[in-house]
Amino acid sequence: MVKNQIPDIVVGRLPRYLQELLHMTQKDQKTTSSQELGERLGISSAQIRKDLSQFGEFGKQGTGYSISYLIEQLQVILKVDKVWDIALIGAGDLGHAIARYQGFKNRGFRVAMVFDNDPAKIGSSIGDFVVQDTANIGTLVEQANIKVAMLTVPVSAAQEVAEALVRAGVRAILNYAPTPLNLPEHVCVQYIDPIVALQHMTYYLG
Amino acid sequence: MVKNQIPDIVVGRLPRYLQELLHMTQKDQKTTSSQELGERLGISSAQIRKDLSQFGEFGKQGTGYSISYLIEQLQVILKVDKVWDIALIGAGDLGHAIARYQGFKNRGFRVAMVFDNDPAKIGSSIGDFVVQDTANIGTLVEQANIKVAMLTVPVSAAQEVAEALVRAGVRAILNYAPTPLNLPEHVCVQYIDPIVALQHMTYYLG
DNA sequence: CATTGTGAACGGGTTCACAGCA
DNA sequence: TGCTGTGAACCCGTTCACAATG
Repeated sequence: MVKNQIPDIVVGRLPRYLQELLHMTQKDQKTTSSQELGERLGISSAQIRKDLSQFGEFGKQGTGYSISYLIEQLQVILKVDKVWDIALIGAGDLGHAIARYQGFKNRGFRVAMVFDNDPAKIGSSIGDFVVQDTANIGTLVEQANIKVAMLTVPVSAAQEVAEALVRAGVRAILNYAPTPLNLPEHVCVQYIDPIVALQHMTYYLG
Repeated sequence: MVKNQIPDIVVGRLPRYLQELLHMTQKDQKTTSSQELGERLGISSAQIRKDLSQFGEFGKQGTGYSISYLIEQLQVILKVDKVWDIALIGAGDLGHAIARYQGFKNRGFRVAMVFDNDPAKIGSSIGDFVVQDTANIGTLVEQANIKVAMLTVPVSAAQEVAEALVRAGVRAILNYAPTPLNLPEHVCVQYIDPIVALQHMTYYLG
């Protein structure tokens, strides 16, 4: 996750802007302002204007932003103006849920392959997928030119699987296993751990 | 999510420290240093020392930190030295996966109730739970004195359900629905949206 | 007249560097 | 000697406030 010019924290807010803008179009709204968008997201209008100004001038004084235009621009910036194939590793309960989730496609992603190392699961079907053997990640992921992966394996397998994915050319990993991954600089990693989020909140509870 | 003294961003790191310390005990490690912990988490040692010093003096010069003692202290700080009951709303694929997840208990949480508004699901069993009618959140959550909830409902239902939870006394909500929630100041909200995390990463992909 | 884009001011989180101590 | 705890320095993200403009 190398930073060049733009702060990583700014990049991290763009997907939320994009998401809320999509909600607006679904309600046939055509334009919005930094103030309106900010109120919905709990972010100051100045911050939104500043963030967007890092990438160009997308608004008009007096009238605000064209929602459809801003969506297009954000999709280009975030490189989701195309659909990324995802390799999903781990066909447990969570893997099942993700494999069957219908919300990826119109936001720039598509689960393309599902892997597991359990012989009982390999060859079985999940949604539209046949579960592949984790041992074949190297060849299959590389051949399919997949650059993005999601990890829903046990902690004990996470590091090893992640390394195999990187060797196969994966450059971005979303890790659901509650453990940090040690990977080369050039690989992006994000973590999703509901318990970390819950513990963050319980701190504030009387 | 009101801040008093300690920066929210510091609080957000503590669960990660706790998680990694638990990994260390599982490998029978007894002590660690800010440097070792930092290397594992990709955080500077100075930051870890500074963060911990906000809450007290837990280490010893020359030897570092007693892992078991630091775990105890962090559990108290984060209020996970007890087990919180959680209400889970939404018995879809993701709700199923969460209801059956075995990783909550030894980190301070326990799913206690599962709700859905689909008549076909109400009364059915998920793991050890009988799915309750969302309409009864008010009474059941209040009676059980539940303060923490997880939302795995469609976007269209999220705001309404969240408000019902707050009326029933819930003070912390982990929202998996890809939409922001508008709730009173005193309620903590955290969001988990894999697509936001994925789009954050694709920005950096060539 | 409403709203953007932005330089400047501000604030606060991170890093530094070292005294202090086991 | 090794490592913590911490004031001070630094850095960087946020907010402010206003000129510019459709």
